[in-house]
Amino acid sequence: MAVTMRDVAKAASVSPATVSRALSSPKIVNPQTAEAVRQAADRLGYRLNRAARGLITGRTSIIGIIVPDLGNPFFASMVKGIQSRARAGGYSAIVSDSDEDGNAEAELIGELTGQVDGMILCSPRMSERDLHELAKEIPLVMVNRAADGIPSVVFDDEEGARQATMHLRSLGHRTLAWAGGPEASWSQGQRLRGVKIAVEETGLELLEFGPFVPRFESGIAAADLVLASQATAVLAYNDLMAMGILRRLFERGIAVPTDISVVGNDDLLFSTMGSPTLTTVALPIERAGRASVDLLLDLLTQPDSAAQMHRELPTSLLVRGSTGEAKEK
Amino acid sequence: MAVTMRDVAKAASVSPATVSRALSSPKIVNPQTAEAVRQAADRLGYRLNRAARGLITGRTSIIGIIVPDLGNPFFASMVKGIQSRARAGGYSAIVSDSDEDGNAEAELIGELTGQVDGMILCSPRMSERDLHELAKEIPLVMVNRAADGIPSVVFDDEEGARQATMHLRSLGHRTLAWAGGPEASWSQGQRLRGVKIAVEETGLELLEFGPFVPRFESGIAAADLVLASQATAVLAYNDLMAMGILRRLFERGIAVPTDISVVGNDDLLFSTMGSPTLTTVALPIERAGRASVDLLLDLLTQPDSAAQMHRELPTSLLVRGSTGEAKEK
DNA sequence: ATGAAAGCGCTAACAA
DNA sequence: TTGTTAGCGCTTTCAT
Repeated sequence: MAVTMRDVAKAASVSPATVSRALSSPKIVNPQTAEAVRQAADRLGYRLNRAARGLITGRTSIIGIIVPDLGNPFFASMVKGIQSRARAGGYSAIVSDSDEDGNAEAELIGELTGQVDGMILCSPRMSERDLHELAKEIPLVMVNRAADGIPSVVFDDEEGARQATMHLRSLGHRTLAWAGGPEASWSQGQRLRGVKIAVEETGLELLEFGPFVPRFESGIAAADLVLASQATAVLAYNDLMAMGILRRLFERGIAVPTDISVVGNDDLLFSTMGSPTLTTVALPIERAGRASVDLLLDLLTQPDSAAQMHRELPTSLLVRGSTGEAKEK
Repeated sequence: MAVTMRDVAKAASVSPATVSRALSSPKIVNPQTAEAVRQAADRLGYRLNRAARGLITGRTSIIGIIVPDLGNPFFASMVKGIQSRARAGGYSAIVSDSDEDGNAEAELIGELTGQVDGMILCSPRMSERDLHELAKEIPLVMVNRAADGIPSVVFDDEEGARQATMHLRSLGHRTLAWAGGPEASWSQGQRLRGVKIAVEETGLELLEFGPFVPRFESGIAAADLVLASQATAVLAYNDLMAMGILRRLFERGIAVPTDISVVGNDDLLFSTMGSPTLTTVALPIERAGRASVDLLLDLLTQPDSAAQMHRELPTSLLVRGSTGEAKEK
């Protein structure tokens, strides 16, 4: 079997209790004893058994992550951020993929309960009521969704969309199309609101299309709708859709940005890879992941202050090749 | 505190041991007792404490995953596959990102040891010697890398590359360029070998460029080298590089596939999004993830037969817009 | 500052 | 088929 604290204790001629203290709270033991213990542990190749510790402390040092789809680069980046920050804080991260299914989400949360100290829900699809129920059971942080009383990290989607809209206006566009994402998406609401604010402020005309499943294929469909309209520019809910729009425009022989301008959202890796490159609203995705861990760890130490725990991260417009001056129409 | 087996036992008027049996091996208890126990557990909202079970069984029901970079869609898909299969098998998955650093890999493995029943190493960067050492300590399965005596799941990279090469030949190409990935990459060796086999078989000429860090930016550099050569087609180590090549060719006004043909590898999501779409070798990435879990679970039950555990998954050429007939040069 | 002892929740012998 | 008992490896009172 593996080396236990008893073994280390014997080797260092101290009691198991002292080993425990020397290893987890070195300050409360004699420095020399601590050093001796540490050396003995090293020499024997001792490894703490977390399960045993967890049994008594009631903590697992594991956090759970639930994402709708790991295959989506947006969530993969988020998990990357979460994982790295969790590790830095002495936690491991268990990741679960709900396959975009709200019911599966609830199930996963159930399975994770008891196995983790807290959970991070990325863009959860479930109802707000269920969310509130769960938040009572187990420490919970959401990313990309806000709800009263549940700690969350969100992006300033509204401002990003507003800036994108102003950008188009400054290029002379007067009629804009919005290719929208799912109605249930919190960020869809925020982004559309940002667009509307700018539109009203400046007297632009806005044409709304959607809701769409936020995929590449939806962009293809959206493009035709936009083309049939008077819009000279289109704002897409996300980069995936924007890429689809770009592709369909290319197929139909429409030049971007000469004939029409396109703006995405998310700044996914490949938005810079196409031709033209995609003007988009960049989100600090990994950072959001890290921030969510910070919130969760705070929550674990002061479970009361959950209600005030909200972080909003800035977004920024990246102007690239897919937007240009408006064409007379 | 949470509901324990004692509570359930009391409620069902049986001993804790019976509760344990009724819940984990219902066959060995009286069906009626089992049912009674199950109901009591349900009623009280009982949840098994895995840490406590693990303490005595020596198993955690958790597997560890180590990937070089979660931000890379290739690995994200793999983790998705691993996670889903693990869950189906009653396991949770802890994921760790090494940030492409071989040393960090070793460290992560150390941290995970004791916390997981076994580990899956995705495209491990560490030396084969270290790998062999580790494989003695803890059940281990590799993906995208092969080594004697360590269970592994790999793709038939050689065949994929061979087919891609034959495809180019059938389009009349006579001089091919290879834009290579990292020397240390196992799959780089396999793919290049596949190309060489086809080249020798058919009397083509092969120009080798590289090694490159397998990124989009490297493709940009590679494109210029290829253009300066006699090659009418280029095979890239992976899709990321192929996309970079495509982009640079576009910038330099070279038409694809009219002037030059490009082939990638991996079939990442966005290889179908550009213009032209990318001809590439598709890999069943998620499936590889699932297969690796199968191997690992087998390994956990029969630790001896590790040496024979190898799976090779088929690759398939997907011809799309970036390859066409050779141009006279 | 350190040791002795108890016990976290569960499972596995062994008895009955 | 079921209960009793012991103990997994660790932390934490309570003494010393």
